[in-house]
Amino acid sequence: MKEGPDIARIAALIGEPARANMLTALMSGKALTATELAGEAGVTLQTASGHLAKLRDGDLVQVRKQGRHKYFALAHADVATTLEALMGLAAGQGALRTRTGPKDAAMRQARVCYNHLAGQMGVQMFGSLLQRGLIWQEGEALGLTEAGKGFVCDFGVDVDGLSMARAPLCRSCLDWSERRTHLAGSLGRAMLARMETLDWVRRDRDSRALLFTSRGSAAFSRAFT
Amino acid sequence: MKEGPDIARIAALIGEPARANMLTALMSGKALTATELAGEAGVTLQTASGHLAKLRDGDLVQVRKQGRHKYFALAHADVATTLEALMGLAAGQGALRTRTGPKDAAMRQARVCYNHLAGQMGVQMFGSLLQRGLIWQEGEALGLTEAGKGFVCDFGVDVDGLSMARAPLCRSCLDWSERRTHLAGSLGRAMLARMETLDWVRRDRDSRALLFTSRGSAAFSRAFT
DNA sequence: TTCATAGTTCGACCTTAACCGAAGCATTGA
DNA sequence: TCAATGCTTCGGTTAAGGTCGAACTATGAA
Repeated sequence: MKEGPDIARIAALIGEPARANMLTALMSGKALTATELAGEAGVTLQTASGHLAKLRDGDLVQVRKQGRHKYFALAHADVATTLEALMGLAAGQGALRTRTGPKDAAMRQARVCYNHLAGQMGVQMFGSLLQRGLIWQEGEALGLTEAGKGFVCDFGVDVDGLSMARAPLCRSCLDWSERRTHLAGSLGRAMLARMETLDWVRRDRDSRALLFTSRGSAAFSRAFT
Repeated sequence: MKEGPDIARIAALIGEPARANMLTALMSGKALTATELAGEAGVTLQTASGHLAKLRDGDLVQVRKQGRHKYFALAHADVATTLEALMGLAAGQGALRTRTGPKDAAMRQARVCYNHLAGQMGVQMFGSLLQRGLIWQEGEALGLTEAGKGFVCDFGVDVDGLSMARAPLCRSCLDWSERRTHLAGSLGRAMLARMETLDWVRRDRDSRALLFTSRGSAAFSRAFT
C-alpha cells in the first residue's frame, strides 16, 4: 500500500489545468516569465505566482532571477520526458483538448520538444543517424561515434565545446506523436539551433510547431535520408 | 495555451492518493478485485468503486468480469511506462513516500513491473541479451534475432506461440530505479514466468519485490552475464 | 524622490470532489 | 426462494485548494 516513490504528489502537481498549461508552454524550451506563464494558463498573476511556487517546490521547474523578472524553465530533461509520456497517453485515447486544430498537423510533422527537434522530422533524423552508424545506442544510453563526430562538425556544430559541458551530449526522448525515439541532450539542442541559424526552420510565434522553409526542407531530406 | 493533448485530465486522475495507490498496486501485473484495491488504497469499497469507474473512463485500467467479481488491470503497457516515468521523477527528488523501508533494497534489485522483470536484474538481463546479439534495438523498436530465438527456445519459452498472439513480442520499458531500459512485452512476461516455473525466483506476498532463490541467483548470473 | 512594473502575500469566497452510511442491484450457493 | 457476497448508486457532509481583490515588497527608470 505504501511502497515505492510518491507518485501522487507530482501527478497532482501536473494534474491541475493551469499548471499543466504552464508546463506545456515550457516544453518549448524557452524560459518564460511569471506574467507570460499567467497568460498561457489563463489566470491572474497572483494565482500564477502560487502555482509556480508549488511547481518549484516539486522540483518540476527551475527559476532564474534577472533584474525584476523571474524566468521559469523545466527543471531538467526528465520532466520533459515524463510530460511527453503523459501526452502519449492522453493522445492515445483521442482526448485532444478540443478538436484538433489546424496547427496539429504541423505539430506532428515538426515541433520543438524542450529544446530539440521532435515529431516526424525528429524521428527521421534520429533514424538516419543511427542507421548510418553516426550514433550508437545501448539501452537508454546513447553516444556519438567517431564518424558521427566528423559529421556533426561538418554540419557546423562545435562538438568539443559541447562535450566539455557537464550536461549529457546525447539523450533519447520518446515522441508522443510518433511513439519513437528522437535525439535530445545538448547535441539535439545544438543541432536544432544550427538549423535555425541556417534558416532551415523557423519557430511558430505562439506554439511549439516548427516551420521548415522550402530550402530547409530540401536540405534536411538530403542530409538525413 | 490550449495545444496538444489534455495532459491535465489524466495527470489529475493519477494525482489522487487513493487512485495512485491502486495503480501502483496494479503495477504488479496481477489483476485485482475492487475489494482488494480498496484495501490497497485504504478506502471503503464505495469510495474505491467510484475511483475505479473514473480510472476506467480515463482508459487507465481495464476490467474483466468474472462471476460476481470484477478484476481490474492496467489498460495497456503504456500506462505502466508512464507510471514508471512518474516514479522516476518522484524518486529523483528523494521524495520516497515515507522512509525507505526494508523492502526498498529488494525492490531495487528485482521487482515485477506490470508483468516482467525490472530492477538491477532486469537491466542486467536486457544488457546481456543485447550485447550478445540475441535481441536488436532501433529506436523504441525492439526484436528478437535468429540467434535469440534459439536461445529463448532453449530457455524453455514457446516463442512461436508468443509471436502468433497479436501483442508485441518485445517492448522496452524504462526502469525507475535504474534509469535504464529493460525487456517488456510478451517475451518479457514469458521469461519471468519461466523463471518462476524453474523456481529461480518467487514473488513477495505483499509487494512487487521478487526474491531470487540462491540456486536461481546463481543460474541467473550464469545465463545473463 | 517619485512613479511604474514584476512579483508575493493575505484573506475571503466558492467550486470541486473525496468520503462514508445506507439502501439498492446482481450473482452465486444452499 | 432465501441468504450471503461483491459491487454500485444516492445523499449529505466535509475538507482541500483554486481563484481573485487588495495591500505589500522589490527592482528599475525618470
